[in-house]
Amino acid sequence: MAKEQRPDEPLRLEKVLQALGDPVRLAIVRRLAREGECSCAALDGGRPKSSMSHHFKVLREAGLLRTRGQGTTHMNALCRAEVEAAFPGLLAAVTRGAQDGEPPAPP
Amino acid sequence: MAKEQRPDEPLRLEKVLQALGDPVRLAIVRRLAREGECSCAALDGGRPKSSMSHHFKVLREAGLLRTRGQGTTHMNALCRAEVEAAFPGLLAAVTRGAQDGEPPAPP
DNA sequence: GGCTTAGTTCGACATTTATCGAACAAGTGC
DNA sequence: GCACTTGTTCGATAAATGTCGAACTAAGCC
Repeated sequence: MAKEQRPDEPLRLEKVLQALGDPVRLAIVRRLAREGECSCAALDGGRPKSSMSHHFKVLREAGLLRTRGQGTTHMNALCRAEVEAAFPGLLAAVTRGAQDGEPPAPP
Repeated sequence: MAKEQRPDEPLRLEKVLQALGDPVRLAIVRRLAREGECSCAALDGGRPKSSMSHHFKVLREAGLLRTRGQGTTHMNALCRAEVEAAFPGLLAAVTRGAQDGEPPAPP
């Protein structure tokens, strides 16, 4: 799989957009944009942990998200400053009107 | 395959981002943002026509692009107004600093 | 009509991606 | 140590996606 996004290497727009182009991940990003920091468990919409972990990994590799261990739980937050510096206005355009809290549950 | 984007139905952000999350398509969009209208042939980076046609289709289905028959050639243009109305600032954020004219040629 | 050009559609193939259960690792508290 | 909680990693499977050649369509021109 793709390598983890290092804090010093530049964000790739193509990676960022591809990461955002999934309904589950888009919901995660929009939720984080509203609420700031969330645990992983708070963001799964009833989905199995392994699926969520995969999506978090993609978001981390794209440089959109940072995960910080806090005891047994892991707190996730958007890399707002980094993304804004690399692609000004992108986060705002993507998270505008993010009212939906939960990712849509598929059949 | 997904249905063609009708002019009256709303753009889906997820579709738009997924369409943009491909290097070839992103290059097309950035090029069109700079140059306005282009024929399909002017946008292929030496790639076969069938591949390009596929990417144009994805962009059309996402509602990003409109193709207009002009004699034997087809002219493509961004749906600037529609995209801007649906997701203000998105096109600007994605096409900022679009100096590269050609999509990157893979090995 | 026949020829050429510009794209599309179809079909096949390879790669990528999403999903999920099971096993594992790290931290907390008893 | 043991149990418990929270995520990650691994492996398998199914679905989506990108690539490309061949056949096809539409428009213009001789």
